[in-house]
Amino acid sequence: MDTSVSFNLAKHRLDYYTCSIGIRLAMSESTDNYLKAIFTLSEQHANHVSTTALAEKLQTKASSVSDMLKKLDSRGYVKHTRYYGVALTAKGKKQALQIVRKHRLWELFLVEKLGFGWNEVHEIAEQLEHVESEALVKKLDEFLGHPKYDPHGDPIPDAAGVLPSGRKTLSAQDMKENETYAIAAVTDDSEKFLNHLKTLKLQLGTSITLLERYPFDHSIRVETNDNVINLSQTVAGNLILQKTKRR
Amino acid sequence: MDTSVSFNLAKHRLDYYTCSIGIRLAMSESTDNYLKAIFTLSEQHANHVSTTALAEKLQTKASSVSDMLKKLDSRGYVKHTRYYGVALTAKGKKQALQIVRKHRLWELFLVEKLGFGWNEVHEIAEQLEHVESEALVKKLDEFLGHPKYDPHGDPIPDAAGVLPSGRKTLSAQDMKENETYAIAAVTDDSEKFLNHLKTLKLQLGTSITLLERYPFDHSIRVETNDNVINLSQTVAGNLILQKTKRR
DNA sequence: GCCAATATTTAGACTAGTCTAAATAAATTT
DNA sequence: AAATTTATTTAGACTAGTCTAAATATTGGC
Repeated sequence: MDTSVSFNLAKHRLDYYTCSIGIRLAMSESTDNYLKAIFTLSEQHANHVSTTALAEKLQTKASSVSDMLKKLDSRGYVKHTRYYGVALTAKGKKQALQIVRKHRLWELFLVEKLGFGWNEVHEIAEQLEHVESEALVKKLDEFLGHPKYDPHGDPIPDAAGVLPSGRKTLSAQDMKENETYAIAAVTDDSEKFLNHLKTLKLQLGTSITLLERYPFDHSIRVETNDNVINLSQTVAGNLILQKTKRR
Repeated sequence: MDTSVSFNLAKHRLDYYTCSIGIRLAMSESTDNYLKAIFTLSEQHANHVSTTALAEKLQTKASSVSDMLKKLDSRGYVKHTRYYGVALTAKGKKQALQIVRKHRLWELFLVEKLGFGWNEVHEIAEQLEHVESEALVKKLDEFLGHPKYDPHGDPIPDAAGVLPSGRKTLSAQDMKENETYAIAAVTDDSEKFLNHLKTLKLQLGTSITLLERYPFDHSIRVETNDNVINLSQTVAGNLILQKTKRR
């Protein structure tokens, strides 16, 4: 599995290797998961991520996270400042983007080729993303036609780790009354949330028009193709929207 | 990954669960690899498999194998007789067949859908086979059209672990002079061997006719579509052939 | 600015899987 | 049949990753 074992004495050379031709040798599934979690949390929130937030995200204990951050720091993937938080280094970010790339490619494969629902694929992709083969990722990407967005509307980094240059998206609190938007992505891709969207008859691409805001609980009232519904702050907050061109 | 951790006190119930609806909870990648190795070795050779043979196959030390066999025995996957050898139980065989099924389905996917050469896919499938999702295997099988043989000609067990009922195949030592056979499968699917076949211009389905046997080194002389070549005992021994219908 | 609550880190223990080296059993030679 | 070689197992140690419990740092209320 992890071929690094027999090369411990030459770790810096391995890392050089990693950087120059992109073969991953010394990373485990666990470290990959940490990097990915740090990446997504620092996208959503502040630049630095707290130990507790990571523990929550990774379903583990803060003490384990603390241990691991020390290790990742010593290997140069993150910068960890004690009692403050953690951020990815350039090297760590590159690695994280590769994992995100694999995850999103697999999700798209599962939905588009194998016929899974967008709410069923997260866990499976979570496993598939750890398969290590540059060639596989390349072929999969080709097979899918070099896609730019996954089934949840999230952008897929290219082989160099570059995200597709922007669709202009906005979050629900930036909607204007009586304007129409398409759901472009979601920020929570848990099965629970996606199932809830399904019961609301909302999916990627669904058009919604803002009718009214309720300051009391920050919920909103919107019109969809079918009907008029209220969205709680939680639901609305997890939607990423795109202004629909008027016609 | 392995959800068994929190249920240690109810292991027998887990096992019951495993048997009744086929969800695998308590197995790791490593134990899976052992079961698969025991399975393939006992197919090829005798019923019981030696510690050293396993160590060789799994690229590990005999002492590690010895430890693991004790564990697998205590969990009911194998019957291990000290200083003698190991054999799969019904439960272990069922499990092994599921892994073989996944391995071969993925290999076929890689060759047929992603365009890999049959000599490139073994290592990648080795990783993909450990992804745990009943649903995934089912969908993949459908996507590939419920195939019966993988790119190396090896039979793919069905969801119940049943191998497709027999093509009549034979090994090279059973060939008759001046009769023609098609290569139906290979017993060694290492990259080295498959590359060698490629240089000999042999692949799955290639027709060969036995011209002569050389008792000295047990090599043989055969005619293919293109030309006449000699095959060493090693090469010939790894071919599985099927009598070609005369026309 | 002190105290309590909360967040984070350390210390020490555990598991799965592996390894080396030593002990023991089986097979083979003589 | 005894001696030697080979195969296998045991004992004890190691690693990665995790955990609990205790120690330490930070933060916010007053």
